Amino acid sequence: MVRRTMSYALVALSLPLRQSFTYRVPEALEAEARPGAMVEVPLRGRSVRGVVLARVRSSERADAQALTRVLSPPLLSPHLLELTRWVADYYLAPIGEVVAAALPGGGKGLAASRARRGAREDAVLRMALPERVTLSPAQRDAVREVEQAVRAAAFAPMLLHGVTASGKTEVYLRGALTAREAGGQTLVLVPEVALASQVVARFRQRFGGRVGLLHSYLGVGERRRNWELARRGALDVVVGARSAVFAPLPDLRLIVVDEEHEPAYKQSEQLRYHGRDVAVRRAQMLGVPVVLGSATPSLESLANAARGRYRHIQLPERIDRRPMPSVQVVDLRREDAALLSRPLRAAIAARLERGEQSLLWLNRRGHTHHLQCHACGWSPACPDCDITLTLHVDPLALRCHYCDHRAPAHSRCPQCEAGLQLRQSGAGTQRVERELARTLPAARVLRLDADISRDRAAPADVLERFSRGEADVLLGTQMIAKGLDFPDVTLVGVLDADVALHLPDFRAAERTWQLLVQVAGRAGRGRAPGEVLVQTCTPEHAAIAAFASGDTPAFQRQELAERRDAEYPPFVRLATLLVSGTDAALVEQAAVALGEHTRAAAAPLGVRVLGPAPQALARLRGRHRWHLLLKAPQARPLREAAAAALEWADRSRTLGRVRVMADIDPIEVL
DNA sequence: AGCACGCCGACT
DNA sequence: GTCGGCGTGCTC
Repeated sequence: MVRRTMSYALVALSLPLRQSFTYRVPEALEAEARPGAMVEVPLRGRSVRGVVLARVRSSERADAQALTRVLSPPLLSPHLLELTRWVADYYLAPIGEVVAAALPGGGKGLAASRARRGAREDAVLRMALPERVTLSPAQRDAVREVEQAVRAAAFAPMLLHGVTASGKTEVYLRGALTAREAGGQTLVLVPEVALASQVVARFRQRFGGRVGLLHSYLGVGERRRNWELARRGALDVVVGARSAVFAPLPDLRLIVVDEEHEPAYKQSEQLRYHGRDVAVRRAQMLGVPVVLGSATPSLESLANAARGRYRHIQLPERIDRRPMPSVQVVDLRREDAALLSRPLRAAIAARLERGEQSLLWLNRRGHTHHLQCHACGWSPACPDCDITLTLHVDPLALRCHYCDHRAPAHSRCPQCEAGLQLRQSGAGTQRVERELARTLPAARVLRLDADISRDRAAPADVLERFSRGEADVLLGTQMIAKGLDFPDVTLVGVLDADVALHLPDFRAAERTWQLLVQVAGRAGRGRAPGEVLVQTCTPEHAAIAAFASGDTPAFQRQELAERRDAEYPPFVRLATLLVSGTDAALVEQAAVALGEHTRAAAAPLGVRVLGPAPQALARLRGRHRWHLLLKAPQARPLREAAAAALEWADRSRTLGRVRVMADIDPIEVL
């Protein structure tokens, strides 16, 4: 092939392709078309936008066309270009999509971005803020370590392992102040937007206005403005969710990843990158410290700490010597009321008398998880997804929790002769709300779940009313499990600790334990001590027993031993290949073919391939889903095997109308 | 992702 | 006889 010597630009286009495009740079644009600049290029006769990744002197592409215009000066620094390149390579993701994620507005104009639902941030912002600045001894040690690391200006990963209400945020703040003294900035990642505004409020107390928020729920204008301020060095601190890991900061000196164990850091669709892991990589590239904070660190981070790769800093006590809440386990097998057991009702009633508040947590929305006919076993199911429909009231309907398909609610079985009343199993928040009204009519109850959040302003309103003491009980799902700080809450009731326990995922026990510790952490944050009451049918399960006894190290040892035996992280690295399509037979056939080829390619790399098998949710939104699981001791061969599989799938004609995706370091293996 | 090219049903 | 259905293939 002819090798042309001229001036070329490698350009990332917003296409779902894991490759860049080569364009010739006309002489007039030589100076302007620098790496990081946004450019306009011809593609198939039309004109599209892209970002220059690099300039090269020669290209083997004879068909390279000239780029037409330079639309902006460099938006991404060489460092951010290097980071996006790393993310695209490591996660086998389309470079254009990664670049789009690194631009404000998710690269609107470069890539299509979808509108998202509102958050609960406003209420949290208006909540009481602690004004305390005296440090506990453990905090003082932690602060010293972080400050030293910031001054040393070298890569230093640290695991800040502090119980709930131990004052981790104060440690982040001191680190950020040190970074500012040196003229640099701090990036603070939080797992979800709702927590971001709370953290922002804390930082603004100390930093004033030079604190910016970056996340996808902000309006395009505000996000662009904050992004621009950050890039010019006009902000000392940027707080944001996952995609803020790409925030442009000219002299970044400290990265903080709060609640590092949270699965929300791993994007589960489209671009599957892990915000925490990218943050660590960014810190390494820049040569700066990174603090991973959590009350319930992931086993991966604990393993890194044990191996000496991360410095392990502990905050074993709550601030102001406040006691950890006491824990009581209620064995539902011995109770007649499975929803609100007698001890739980008594505990709530006691709070009502004392004018204290209770938080009730149930990881399931709706009224009834599913209906089933006693006679023939029939259950109403979603026509597009392989799951049963959940019964909702107000308005009364059966709904799919994956695709939101709706159907009229049956009361009698339409399938069999008997036409029996359908049996209800698995209570959701709506049913608990009704049950509370019946058994504790004096209690003023507020509910907060995804159904309430459909209205953008509603969550903020609910939280604010609860914080003003307008209700005695806050009943909710995930949304109330973490981060919230209500000093008058002295009781946390976990209505069903078993919901997440039996998922067919190797992290189910770890996840359950983490959720219990986190939700328990909402109790007793004020002057009065807290109590946690856990309802379960399996009090003997390791995750629940460990939570009840508070013996965290024992749980982690046992969990690690099981992971070692079963060959799961942190002892091996994982990747999955996801095969999906609308034609069941075609998907299966493609998965089998992909399995054969992947196995052949993986064997010499020392990578084991399991499957293919249908995913636990074998059909979602009308698409049939299969997967392959790849395991290897090291990340590199694993990625090579996954990359080879994807390339084969790209080339393969037999795959036809089937989509193949890779998930590196998957957070769920269902 | 778009957008064109390409072979099979109901219309002026 | 055409208009158009969306299956499939490619984009520097």
